[in-house]
This record gives sequence, C-alpha cells and structure tokens, in this order.
Amino acid sequence: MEYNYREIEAKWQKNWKEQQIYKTEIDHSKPKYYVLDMFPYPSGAGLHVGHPLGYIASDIFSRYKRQKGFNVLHPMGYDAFGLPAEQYAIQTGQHPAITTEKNVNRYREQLDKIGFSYDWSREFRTCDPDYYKWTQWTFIQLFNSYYCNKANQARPIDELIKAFNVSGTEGLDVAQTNPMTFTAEEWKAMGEKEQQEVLMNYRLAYLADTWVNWCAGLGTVLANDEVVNGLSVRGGFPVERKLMRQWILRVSAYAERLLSGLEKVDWTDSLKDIQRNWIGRSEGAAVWFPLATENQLDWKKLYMGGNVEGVQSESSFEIFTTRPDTIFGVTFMVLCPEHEMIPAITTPEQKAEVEAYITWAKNRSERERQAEVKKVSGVFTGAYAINPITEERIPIWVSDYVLSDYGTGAIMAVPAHDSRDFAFARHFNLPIRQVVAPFPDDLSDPDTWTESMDSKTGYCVNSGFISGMTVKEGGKAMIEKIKTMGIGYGTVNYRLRDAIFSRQRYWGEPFPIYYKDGMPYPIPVEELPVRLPEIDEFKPTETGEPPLARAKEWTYKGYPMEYNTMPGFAGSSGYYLRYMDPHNDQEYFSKESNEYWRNVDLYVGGAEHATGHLIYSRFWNKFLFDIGLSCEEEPFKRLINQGMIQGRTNFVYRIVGTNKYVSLGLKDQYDVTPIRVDVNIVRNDVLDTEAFKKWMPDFADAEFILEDGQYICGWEVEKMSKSKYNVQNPDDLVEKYGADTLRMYEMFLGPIEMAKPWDTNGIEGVFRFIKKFWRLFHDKDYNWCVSEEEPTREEYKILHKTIKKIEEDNEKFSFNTAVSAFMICTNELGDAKCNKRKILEPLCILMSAYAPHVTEELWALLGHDDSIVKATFPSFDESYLQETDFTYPVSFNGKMRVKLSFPVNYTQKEIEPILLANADVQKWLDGKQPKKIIVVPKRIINIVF
RNA sequence: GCCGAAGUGGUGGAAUGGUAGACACGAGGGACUUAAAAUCCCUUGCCCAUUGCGGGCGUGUGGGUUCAAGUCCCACCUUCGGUACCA
Repeated sequence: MEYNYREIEAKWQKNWKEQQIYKTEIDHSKPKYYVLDMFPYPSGAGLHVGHPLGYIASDIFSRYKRQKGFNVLHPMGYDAFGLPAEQYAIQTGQHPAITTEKNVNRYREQLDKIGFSYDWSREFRTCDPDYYKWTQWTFIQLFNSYYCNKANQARPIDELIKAFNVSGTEGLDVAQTNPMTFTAEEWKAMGEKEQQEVLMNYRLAYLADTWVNWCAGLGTVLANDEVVNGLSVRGGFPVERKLMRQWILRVSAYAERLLSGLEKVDWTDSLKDIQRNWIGRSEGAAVWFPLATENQLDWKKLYMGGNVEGVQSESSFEIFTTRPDTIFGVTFMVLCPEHEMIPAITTPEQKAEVEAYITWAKNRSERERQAEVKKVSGVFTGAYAINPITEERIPIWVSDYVLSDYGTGAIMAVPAHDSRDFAFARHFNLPIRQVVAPFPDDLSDPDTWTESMDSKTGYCVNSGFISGMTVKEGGKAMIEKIKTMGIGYGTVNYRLRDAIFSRQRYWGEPFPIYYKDGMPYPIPVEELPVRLPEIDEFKPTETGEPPLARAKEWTYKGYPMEYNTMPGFAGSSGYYLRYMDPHNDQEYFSKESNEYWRNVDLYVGGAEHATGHLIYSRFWNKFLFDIGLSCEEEPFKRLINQGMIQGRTNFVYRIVGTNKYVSLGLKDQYDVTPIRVDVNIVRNDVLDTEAFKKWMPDFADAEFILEDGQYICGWEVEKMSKSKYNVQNPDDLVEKYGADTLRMYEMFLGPIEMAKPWDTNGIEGVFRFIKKFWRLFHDKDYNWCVSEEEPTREEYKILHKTIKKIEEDNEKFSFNTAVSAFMICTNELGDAKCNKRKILEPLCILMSAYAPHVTEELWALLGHDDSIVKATFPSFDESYLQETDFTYPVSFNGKMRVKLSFPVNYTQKEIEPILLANADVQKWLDGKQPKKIIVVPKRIINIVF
C-alpha cells in the first residue's frame, strides 16, 4: 500500500482513544516523570502553527521518556476564565460559558488531529466549579495566613492573634502593609471591627485601598503584567491610575524565596534574569529625615542621642536609599505626589501651586506619564527637612519621578551621582555637590558637568567621617552610624509588588467572601464552591458596580457577598497540582498523588509568562508548601521556552494609480505600493494569480507583469496575525501532509528555543522523507517487503549511529538535528537497499515519538499486537561504531589540504614517517622542514612549517 | 538607558577549539512518462580557471590567544526579545 496518512492517522487516533493508551496511574514500580505544557487559553481564533510548537516538543519528550521506562504524566486542560469571552458576551449577550465551550471544543479538535499523547481523562477547566472550589479554598487559606519573617514561612493568622493577646506587636517580625505598633492591652481594647482592620495589615490575602491600573475600556483593574506601555494587553485600551479598595495577595512577602529558589531550578539564564529583574532586590538603608522647624537647634535638642521614637514621629520622613554613602551629597528631598504628608507640611504660600501639581499628576494617564519620562516636573512645598548627618536644612519638593509604590515614596536626592536627581536639580537650579570621585583627590566642579557622575566605584569625598573610604566601605560605615544614632537601619527593598487580585468582571472565580459590618469574612470551606451566579447582563451596573451586583440574592446568610471576581492568574497558579488528582472532591489533591508526582519535571511554554504566571504560580506553590500541601517548594524543575513563531508575510506590488501588479524582480522599474497578500494563495513565493483575483473584489480585474511566466512575491518577517494575512492554520497542513509531517516539520524548522519565521516552503522535504521512510518497508509496487535476514555490519552501524544521535538529541531537546539524523539514516538505508527487520524495527521505535502514526502502523504491520507507545527504547551498542582505520584530514599551518588514512591505534611516532613520505604532503611542504607535527588521535593532523 | 539572545550560502539551519555550510528548501540540468504528478540521478557559498588538474577568498567589523577560532578573550556595529523614572 502506498503511504496514506489520512487513513493511518484517523485509524490510530481512534484506536488510541478506545484503548485509552495514554491513561496514566500512579505506579510505584516505575520512576515518575511529569511533562507539562503551559495552560492554554482557548481563544476564538483557534490554534495557529505557532501554538503546537511547544506541544509537539513536549509530546516527543513524553513519548521518549515512556519508552525509557518512566511513568509519564502528560495532561492538558484549559485556562477558561478570561476577558475575551466576556467582552464577546457584552457585545452579543451570549453567555461566556457557551463561547468558552465552543472554543474549547475547537481547540480539542485541532489538538486531536496532531496526535498528542495527553491523558485526557485528567482534563479540567478553570471555570469548572469542581476545580475553582480549590482556587477559592486556597484563597481562604491565604486570607487566614500571615507571613512570619523569623520562621520564613506562612503561618495561621490565629497564631498572630495569640501573640497580639500576649504581647501586642512586641518582638514580631512579620510581613505587613504598614508598620504598626501596639500593646496587648491596646489590642484587647479594640472592637471586633477594629481588630479585623488591624489583621488586614498582615493577611496574605488582604483588602486595601491601593493605586491600581484602572482600564475603563474593559471596566476593570489590571495587574502590572497585563499592562504594556500604558495600554491593556487584552484589547489595547488606555490604563489610568486610580485609588480603589481591592483584594491583594502579599506576594512581596515571598520575594526573597522567589529569588533564592531560582538557584534550585533548571531554567535558562535569560529567564531567570527576567525574574530576578522583576523581583528587583536592592540593598540599602532606611533613614528618617526629620522635618525642619523654624530653628534648627530645636531639632538637635530633640533628636540627637538615639531617640528613635521621636524621629519616627509624624514630623519625619522615611526614605530608602541604596547609597547611604552619598548622604553628604543630599541637597534636597523629593516626595511622590501621593505622599500623605504633603498637605501637612506645605506652607500656605506654596499651597495653591502644590495642589495644582498634585491634581495634574494624578489625572495624567499612565501612558502620558511613561511617554514623558524625560520631562522634568515638580513643585516646592515650602518646607524643609534636616539632613540628619550634616544637619543641613534641605528643601522638600514633590515630583512624579518618585513613585508611590516603591520604597517609601520619598527620596533623598543626590544630584551629583543620580541622573534623575541631576536633571531635576539642573531644571530647578538646586545645588549639586560631589561626594564620590574616581580617586580621593580627583575632584571637579559639578557646575561644569553635563550629566551626573557614575559613582558605583570610587571614593567618598566631601563626606565628613567617611571621606577617603571606598564607596562600599563608606556605605557600611554610614549604616553603622545611622543605626547608632537611631535614625535608620540597613534594609532590603524589592521591586516586586503585591498582586492585585480583584477584577470588576463577571467571568472569573467568585470570592468566597461576605461582608459583615463592612468587614470581609470567609464563607466556611465546607460550603464551597461558591458558584458563579446567573445575571441578566454582563455589564457593570448603572451605579458602576461590578456585574455580580446584578445577581439576585447574592448574599450569604443575609450578608452581602463580594462583587469582584478573581483574575486570570487565580486559576492558573495551581493547576499543575490538580492534574495529579483531578477528580478528587475531598481535597485539592491527595497526599499520595502529590508525593508520587511531586512537581513538574519538564515545563514547556513561552517566555512571555516570565513575569506573570511563573511568578504567581511559584508564589502559590510556596504557600501550599508552607501549609503542608505541596511537598516540593519549586513547582517547575526544568523549563524550556519555545521561541516565538513569527509570521512570514508575502507582498504583491501594485503600480501606483493602477490595478496592475508587478513581480518582485521587476518592481524597481515602477513606482509601486507593497500590499500584503494571503500566504495561503502563495506557494514558494509564487502567487496563484487566479486565486488572487478571487480573493477580494478589488483584485478581480487585476493585471500582472510577470517574470518567466510567474508572479514572484516579496516577503518579510512579522508577527503572525490575521490582519497581516500570514496566519497558517495547522488543520490545513494536517489535511495536506498529515500530522506526522507537520510534527516533524515544526521540529525541523530550527532549535526549539529560538524565534523563527514560519515558512511552509520546506514542508515538502519532510513529507518526501516520510514517504521514503515508508518505502523502506515496501517494494517498488508498495507491497509489504521486510526481510528477516541478518543485517550486515554496515547496516548495524547505520542503526546504532542513529540510536546514539537520537538519544543525545532528545536529552538536549535538539529536535531539529534529530529529524535530520532520521533523514540521513533513511537515505543511507535506502542506498543500502536495507529492508531488514532487525534494523527497521528499532528505527520505528526511535521515530515513534516524532511520527507516532506512521510508526504505529508499521509496527502493527511488523506483527506487533501491543502499541509502539509501550515499546522499549533500543539500546546503543558502541561496538558497532568501532573502526580499524581513520581518515585524517591533514592540515598545513591550519589549512586542510589532504586526507590520509591510518589505523586508529597508530601513535604519532608511527604516523609521522608515513606521513612525511607521502608525495602530496611533500608537495605542500614545498621543500621546507616541518617545525612541528600535531596529531590528535581520531581527529586531525596539523603540520606547522 | 539597563538586562538578555542572536548575527554562517538565495532560504531554514548544521558544526565536543580540530575537514565550515550536515540535513532540507529553492534553483539549474538530466532520466522515466504521450503528458502531468510521483520518483530517481547530477550540479549548486563566492571569485578565478575550466581542456583537465586546480587555485584564491569566505561564519557582522577590528584586534588578540592558539599548532588550529564560527566556537575562547577584548572593543565595536547591527537585529530581535524583555524592562524601564525602582532611589
């Protein structure tokens, strides 16, 4: 029979499904291996050829690991809550559950056609109540926990309450929103509401007024990673800053562990770097700068001598600096426009100006603010602070270059050595004082500078007791000093923010929260899940409340329930754990399943999740680890980023003012406009002109100027998108070439982690290869023809060379070179006319991870009843590769000139005389004496002369 | 600006410091065929020579280390990705 991919693929896909061949159970007799693809959001557009790239790679690896004797968990499901389905619901009134169901079915259909080895019995969707029950459950655990910095883990909030009852905040070191101090007596004296408010300062899931990214276009708040350049990632609507009461996850409590945990995982350095930058650890010092009163002497009297309490009084500002060594260079202070002390300190004369500035700053969109980063703006408050080290009066300014949510929202400005402070000082004519120099005596006049001086290395100058020290020593000495003075301490700051967890939307997990007396309380876990209620419309209410406010009887025991829903990352932060035990209705997942499957051994997905999903899920997992649920602290041991598949757009060239199109090679003779053309009517850059005329009405009367009878299109690499007409759909390619060809071609394209343009041009080559492979098993009339004869040594060599190569390439995810190894092997066996079972059978197993359908068919034809999925990976035998002779390339001064064969066991001494006696060698030596002869056994000979 | 990745034929790409361009695509030539498809064979980095042999140059640029550099080191250029007032 000729190779009929349609018949073969349909047959085996059906068979695998019926036999449940990919169903996985706990099996303590085998080592486990967990291979996971990043959770897909099923969009309405379906899959394009870029999506399966990672899925194919992980599928190959899963199949390979199975054949290597591992019990492989390879599940798939859907991140099904999300904005697009809801936007669609708002426009059309169709329930997002219906849209989602439709999209999921389409995804499944597309995935099935490619022949993946997923255990579909474990599938679930984040919008299934059986699943989101556990998302809600985890939220309640977060709500009922705080973070103890001493134990360095999450602890039950009850322990904190006990501590408050015994000794107040005394001796506690815990993660908190605002620093708080109170005694046990003060705590006990509080009412319930007040106590609940205090606890909010410590809970890992807490409610707080916070500046959020408000997206009016979507009617919701967005996380930092959902906003790019001041626009929403979904939809591209403008985003503004707004103060809102929101649920927040205290991710920042885990900053240090999220950072140090990176040491333990096998991810690419670039991905780890992205996370490190995002977490943004910086060491420095917190210092209090007191507000200057009329008379500076008063301040000295009050605060010198380590009066900590006094300095922390209302009339001082806490600043954070990474450079305490530059404190002698402080010439002013800057507060962020949101700083709460501004109204209190602003002098009457400056009041109007300051208020105007703050109003202006608040009303600016994020986009405007970011676009005008280089523009200096600010206003003087009229107030002064005291530099506690120099005791100088310094002016206090307000500017939006200081951010409210990093550090303390207040800075000490050192214009000489900070570019932003420098620009600000120049703009407002503030003094600039040099306090760091490349060498202790190498001073210059800051008035002559055009930019701030780099100060990461060098020596402290003009700096009192630290003058002459290196900046590093100076920093240390200064921290000691401020500690003894009681005005500050060494500390660490993180750029990583707490994650805003409320969305003013319908299509997400409802919070298991009701409100009593304005304070939130969790619904008892026995009553979970809290199901998403039906509502009549998916829009906010007339009064601007989130859609859930439309639900009838959205109450718990008469108390109102939370109107917000959870964000996209809620459901995707712990999904990999649920796959271990997906249908458990008693617990998130059983201890037994967790202790067997533990964590993900191989995670495949895009690097775009580096600052979102991969942070949140590590946080989520660490929390579950702390409360004893997850037995591994890091969820994803090894991670491979597949590179983005870019589109390859084709262009036609219209002569300006006409409906005439000129072929690529001739276009420079005319004045032309390039126009994108659908890649599906172009083959190898040759345009199907008839299809083009039918493509759009505008082109019906198109005329063409051809070259050699063809219309050649131009091309460019761009993002793959519908609007660029460069989207290729895997279904079409499966239809035309079969899934096995598509799978191998996607791998053949290049290294998995590299971004590369999708170009269908090469797919024919892979298709030809599979047909050639098929012919190895058949005679020229396509009759089955496999011989039982013993293979020759040469044939065994071809096989074992391939086994070695495939095994190595599989282990290092070098799937493109593996495909070419299969091609080489097939070419060589074809040349040798080898149709022997002992060669072809192991070869089928090697290739079954890449092309599961055709190899399964051949495996059955070879007489096997059991699936090739369960076959054992062939073992490599070195002895077949051993040779008696090696053909050395002989180089002269590094240039390869001749080849000479020597027995492999010959030493340099044995080789040299024969080498020098050779006529070709003598010719190249041209009568000169060789100075040196280098023989690298089984590699190369180099003659230096 | 900062961080990261990458620059090799017409194209995708290959190469533990050891024969640069494997394997494919495309292109050209040929075989089979009434024809097409399919299949098979040959050529294909550039330049010179071509009657045969052959020779020169080549991995973004410039230096360096080495018997030997696409690969290691230094400086620079370009492209792509991430991030950006983070004190």
